[in-house]
Amino acid sequence: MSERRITMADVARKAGVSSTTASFALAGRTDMRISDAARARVLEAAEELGYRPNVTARSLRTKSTQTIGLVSDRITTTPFAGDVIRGAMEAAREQDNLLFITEAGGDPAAESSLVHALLDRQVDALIYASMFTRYVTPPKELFGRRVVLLNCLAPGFAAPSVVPDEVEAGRDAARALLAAGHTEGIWAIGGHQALPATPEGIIAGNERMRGLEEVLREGGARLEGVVECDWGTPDGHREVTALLAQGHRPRALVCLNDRLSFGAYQALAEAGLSVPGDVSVISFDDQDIASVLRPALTTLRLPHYQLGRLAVELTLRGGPLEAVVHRVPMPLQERASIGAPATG
Amino acid sequence: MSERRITMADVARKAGVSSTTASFALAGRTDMRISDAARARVLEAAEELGYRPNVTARSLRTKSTQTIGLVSDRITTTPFAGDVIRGAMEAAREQDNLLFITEAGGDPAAESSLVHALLDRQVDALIYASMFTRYVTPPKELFGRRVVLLNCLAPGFAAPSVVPDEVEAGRDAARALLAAGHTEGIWAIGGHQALPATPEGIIAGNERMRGLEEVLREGGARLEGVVECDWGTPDGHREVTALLAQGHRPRALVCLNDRLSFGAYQALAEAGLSVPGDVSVISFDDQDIASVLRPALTTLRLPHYQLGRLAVELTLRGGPLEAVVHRVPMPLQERASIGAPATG
DNA sequence: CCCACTTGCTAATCCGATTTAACAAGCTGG
DNA sequence: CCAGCTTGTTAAATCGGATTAGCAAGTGGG
Repeated sequence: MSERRITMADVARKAGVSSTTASFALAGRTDMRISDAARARVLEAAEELGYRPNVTARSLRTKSTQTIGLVSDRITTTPFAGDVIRGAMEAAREQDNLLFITEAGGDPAAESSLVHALLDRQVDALIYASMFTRYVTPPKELFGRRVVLLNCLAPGFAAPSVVPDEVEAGRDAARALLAAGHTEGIWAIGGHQALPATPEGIIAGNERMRGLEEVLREGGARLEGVVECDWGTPDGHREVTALLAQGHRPRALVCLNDRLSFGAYQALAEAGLSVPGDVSVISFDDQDIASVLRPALTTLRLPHYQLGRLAVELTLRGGPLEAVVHRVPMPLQERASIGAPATG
Repeated sequence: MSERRITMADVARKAGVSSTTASFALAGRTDMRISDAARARVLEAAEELGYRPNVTARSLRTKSTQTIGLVSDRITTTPFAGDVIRGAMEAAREQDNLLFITEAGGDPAAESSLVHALLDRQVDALIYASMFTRYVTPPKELFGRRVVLLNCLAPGFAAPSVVPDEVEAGRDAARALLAAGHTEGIWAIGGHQALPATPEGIIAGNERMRGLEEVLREGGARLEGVVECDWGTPDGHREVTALLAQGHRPRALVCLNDRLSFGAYQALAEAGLSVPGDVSVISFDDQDIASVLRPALTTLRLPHYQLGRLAVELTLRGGPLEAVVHRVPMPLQERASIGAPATG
């Protein structure tokens, strides 16, 4: 890529020692005796020449490339990606590792091909990531390798998983509602996904609902109804419009994600209802839009950054990887969409 | 990372030839004579053993790692990232390359450190990316290397740049308005950034305005006013609210980005004005929100995917990189926010 | 004075490919 | 019949480090 790099041989020559000595001195190893003088000369020569080790060459011998490969289904189409990658990257960087990012678009052939491309480059570990929480069957090339599953679960595949703690998030949503005094007129929009048209609903939706119902029940409240639907903005708009048209008068809406909430906001505004004066709204995900809606949306945040970070940290911890499911908390972003129940 | 890989020596042994022959046969090279029989035996042995070349070892000799490093200021906080990375990654993949993704967070020290980490891994080329179009001063480590600037400009730094064609987008915005019959009551929200509080405005804002004003003028129309402000949703809301409060009655709003448009939508709705019945809105960027606003927002799309793709393609083209500015078109996403001018 | 130890350092090998140099066997033409 | 050319193949060097094995010089005890 450009002019010749300084090699360790150059450093050794300048310091007047053998490359063995240079290698040990530079590595700071003490299991071979080197005089302080020689060590100092090597370090100084390296400094002066601007020596940088060739990681590629090194890894040929050491079998460690200080490199991690991440394979995901999609890195776009979802706001998930950026933060996951950043978390992963920062964690990697803290231990002098770098990240290969790849995307297979859900195509198994592409997945295999990418895993191969990564293995050909001798990555130290692989992260298999999904952009929404779901069950996956990792490509066979991944078996027996050092793998962490990010935002997905693969029963029978011996690897740790890192996923958001959706059940607890559901509980927290219920707690937030109860704390504001809501016990009646609570509707869940996008809940239960018996026939999941929206794949996100399979795990996230069901677990959120589970936690929600559990704590509402314990708190002496209950859901007045559950609307099953897809998770897009238009779905939220359509379903809430329909709900109101049927004469229902919800006091609180638990929207299973922020896009649904945005649709709900639109429908409520069109019906002349105010948030949170007439209807409180609590949501999940904390996409960008949540903070700029008016009123700003109270929501349980998907811990993207933390997920990416933890996945990398696991691969970087020494020792074998245990097939444990790590659940990362989804913090409550308290904003302005929850109020006391409307009276009357 | 796991059990011993099959090496070329294994293949050669199984095929009963030297590793030299195996190497040439596998590389499909014809500049050394190999009998068809031997060639076939090597290929077959490789196939049977599931041989995969060790790219790390290869690159030690060939000096090419088939790897590209991308250094960006931020990959999060902006919807820009996902598509850029995807475009870059796909282009890389088409030529058997892989991408290192890194983020420096705008910190020069981190930038240098990351560039070093990439160079230590012998990347074939580097992409220096910004998440909004602006002038940059690349770290000195990048001088003399194979570099492409992505979404940024660095006068005096000998490298090609890939940026969106903002001026033409401004022109297209004007054309869209003119085509719908707008010649009066046109306001630009977020235009001109004399003292750019919003760094995005420095290039994108000014160029968009330039193209806009140019074509409006040619079309016999003109801007009734330009509102200077930051580029967030609250800014759009506040400024448009203020505009209306001052008694202005705009027929068309050119919002310099989608967040401003969203804020404008909120303000217009609060004032009881409909889009596009009372006021047409045209915007720039095409973030996710643009398509789910009601009515859906007509906007000029930032060609993130194409930018990423082109940057990688440039690095992968043989020969030296020329310091040319490549301007990628911003396609008009026609949706529902432009209508005929309100009469009266 | 000799042997055993320590100290400090280096020669040689290895990692897994690519590439250069060279060589054996067969064939051809004078 | 031999020099010279093809043809097919391989030994050896190379890339830039890490690692193993070993060696020379100095020290100390008996």
